[in-house]
Amino acid sequence: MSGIIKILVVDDDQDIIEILRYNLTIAGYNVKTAANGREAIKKAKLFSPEIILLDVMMPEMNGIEACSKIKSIPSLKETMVIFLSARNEDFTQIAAFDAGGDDYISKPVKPKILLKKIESIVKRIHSNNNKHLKIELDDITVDRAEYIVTKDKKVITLPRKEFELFFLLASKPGNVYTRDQIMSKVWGSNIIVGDRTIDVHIRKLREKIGESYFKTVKGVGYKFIQ
Amino acid sequence: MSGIIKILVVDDDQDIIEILRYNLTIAGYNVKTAANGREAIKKAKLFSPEIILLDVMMPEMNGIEACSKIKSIPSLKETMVIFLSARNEDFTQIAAFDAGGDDYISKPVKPKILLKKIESIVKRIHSNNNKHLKIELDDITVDRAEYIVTKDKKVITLPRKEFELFFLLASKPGNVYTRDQIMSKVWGSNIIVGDRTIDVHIRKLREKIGESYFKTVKGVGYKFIQ
DNA sequence: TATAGTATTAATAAATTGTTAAGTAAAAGT
DNA sequence: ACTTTTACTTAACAATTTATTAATACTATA
Repeated sequence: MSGIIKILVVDDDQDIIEILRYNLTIAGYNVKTAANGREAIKKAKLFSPEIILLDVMMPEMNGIEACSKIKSIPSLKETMVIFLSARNEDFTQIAAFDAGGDDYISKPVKPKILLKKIESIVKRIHSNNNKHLKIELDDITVDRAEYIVTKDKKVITLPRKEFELFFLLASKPGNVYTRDQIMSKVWGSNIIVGDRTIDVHIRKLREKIGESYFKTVKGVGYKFIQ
Repeated sequence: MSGIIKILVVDDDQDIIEILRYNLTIAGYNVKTAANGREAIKKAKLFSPEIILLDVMMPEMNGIEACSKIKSIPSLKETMVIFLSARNEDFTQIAAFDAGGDDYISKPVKPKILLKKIESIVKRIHSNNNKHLKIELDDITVDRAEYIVTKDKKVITLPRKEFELFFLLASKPGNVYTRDQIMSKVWGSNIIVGDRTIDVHIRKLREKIGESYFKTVKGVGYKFIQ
């Protein structure tokens, strides 16, 4: 992936499309648009955008559904989906993240905020590609390039699943990840494993990293805390 | 929409029908079946299922065509259609999504995967609630992402039901929520629990957050006040 | 004060997670 | 290719936490 970043803007409101198109084009992005979820999927397949801005409320097919479908298409798995939604709409941010959404902007969209978000996502994409994505916390670092975790300067190696799980949790300290989210991000949405698999992996992380870092939120999921 | 989820299974292969019927019935769903697209449309109209499992390859009328027709019937617009097909080729999936399909499972269908998918769709159907992520008041914040309540900068963790109840009340300070509203938003419309359950949860919130924040409106419900 | 609605508590049920050990599957060595 | 090692998953059951009920006491108000 290189060259100009491609962004697909999906909204049923033509005015919003134009505002976004204008701002993004000015900022140097390659912009295409779609008016509903179904069209979005079709165009996404052809256009292979790095980023999709996806309105939640649309006729034909809503954004949550569209996102689920997009994320289930192998060639678009790496595409970053940013949801756009008015605050008091029926669909939830939770649902958005469960569907595989990567970020969320509430309407009205302020160009500055949008561009900043896009920029940070572009950065994320680039660093992902360079395999230099690294999480650095006070005493712990997680280095995806080397598949290595260090704690107090000491190296801890983790097997793949444990690493992915830890990486996910550590990527947003404090944030609760539901079992569903963990399942779909670490194992993938089409793989079915037993109920206790996540627990066992958490257990191993607790063993290797330390009990206190992993908090169970019963009935919800797990979070990493510093 | 409430009560037992209805699923229409459509396949020309009687063996597959029986396997699916068996698994879905065991799992507690209300299952009806049809052997081809035409029959599917007829039965869908009468049965109004929440979910339709639709084989792609069938005599009389194939699944793609049937799906298009089903989605064009107003009363069935919200129905989730999951395609079943032996073919895993891309064009089939494209056609399936173009026809308004909501998901896709390739044959042979593994019961576990099927049930998991159904479950997640049911969850999606049920979760059309309005939940933002964070409520910030003068001295109290409720953060759904972290599943945490803070009061005067001190963290209070609440079990799920208590959290959901508090989140609901705090989302509109001063607003009275009736017991019915609380019941359906926190517990769900098809769950039946005793009369005192809400009281007990309110009690626990009063204990943990403070008596003064929760006002009983006799004969009506409760409200959160700052 | 009668009463309908609400509070409180403790006991019990239900749901969820934790743990261990053992069985598979995958990867690495030889 | 064969063996060894490591990773992953499952199953059984223990432990814990949360949710609900049941019994009883309270309270505002008609």
